[in-house]
Amino acid sequence: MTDVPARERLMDAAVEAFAERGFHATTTRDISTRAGMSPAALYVHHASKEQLLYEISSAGHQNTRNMILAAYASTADPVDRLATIHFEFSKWHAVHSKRARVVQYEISALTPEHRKEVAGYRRDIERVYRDAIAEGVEKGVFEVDDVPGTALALISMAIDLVRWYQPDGPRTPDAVGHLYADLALRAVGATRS
Amino acid sequence: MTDVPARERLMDAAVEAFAERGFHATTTRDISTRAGMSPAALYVHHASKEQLLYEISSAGHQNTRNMILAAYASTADPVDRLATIHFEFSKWHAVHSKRARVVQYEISALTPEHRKEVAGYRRDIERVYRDAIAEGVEKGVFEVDDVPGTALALISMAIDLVRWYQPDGPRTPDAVGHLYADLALRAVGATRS
DNA sequence: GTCTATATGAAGATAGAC
DNA sequence: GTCTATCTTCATATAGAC
Repeated sequence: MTDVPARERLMDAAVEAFAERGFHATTTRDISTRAGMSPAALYVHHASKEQLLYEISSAGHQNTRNMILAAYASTADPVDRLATIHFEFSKWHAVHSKRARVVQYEISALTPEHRKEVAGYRRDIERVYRDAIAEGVEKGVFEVDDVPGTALALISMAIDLVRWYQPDGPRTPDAVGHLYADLALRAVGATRS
Repeated sequence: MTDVPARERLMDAAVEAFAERGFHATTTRDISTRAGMSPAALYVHHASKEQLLYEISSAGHQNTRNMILAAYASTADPVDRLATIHFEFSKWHAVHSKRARVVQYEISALTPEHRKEVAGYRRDIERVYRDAIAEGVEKGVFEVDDVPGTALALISMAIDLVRWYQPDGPRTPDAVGHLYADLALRAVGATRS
């Protein structure tokens, strides 16, 4: 039935545990037990607890960065572009709310080198938002005073989903994505076409 | 010079430490050392590390709840009301970004009883936002499809400030408050008066 | 690659002197 | 109310058998 390799089972177990209790409150015993293994088995597949976090964090950051870069490239219309970016980014945080919680909230537990790497991905994401908004302003379809500040506010809205979104709650990830995309267009004063 | 009681010095030190490293990564030695005391001194003034967190969390939650209840009561105009609520709430998270980080992100480290208490304060805050938006819709000055969802999105925007706001960054707390209040009015489709 | 057993270190909290 | 010293527990990670 379950043919998932031990290495992945451990990563999934770590996501669950880190999301529920946080990195520092999670024990390696908890992770290995959730994966159905002894405490020692973890170290056959992952060098350390931090390494496990890094793998989760790095993959998640690359995922989201690539996703919104693709959203950016998918259209040249500023309204469609911002809506698509924010729809995808918000929806991802709803669909993967547990994983995203680890990705977004456990950065300080990474080693300085690993933290530096993910900081780069985060800068990319912020730049995509800023560019998408700035272009709409330039083309006269958005009206925004503080472009970087508005970009951060939109990113905040999506990221903070991981703090409260419940898969069994009243909103589907799609519904959240559409609501948030609409809020983004309102936030930039988009002229409807 | 410094006439701050030991009890408060420890609370301030705990805020700093919890904000920088998180509750679980913070040691009681770290807290007492920051307050200029021995590890044992902490327990003269606070029953446990969790109790210290609870005192910080409870006070912060009551603070913000009372603040936005006052903002709600300060005017009956829906536009002014939502703008004031969101200005105050956002500004608070910028001014007290360290303390707010502890208040917002360490809830899961509280005991179930303490967590239950602060959950009540949080419900109050969400209700104020929902009511403020719903009234604007009823009076025909706001246009919102999903009132609770929009309320959560605005709260998210403000709370997420604690993840990135830097006191020495380009924006003053007042500037953030004004920007966010403006974004809130746009988000609800407010008709300018 | 999995296990049992354990080395090693550090954390929360307390004892008891001053 | 502060200190030094320490108890006790538990965590990460490793050793070595199978």
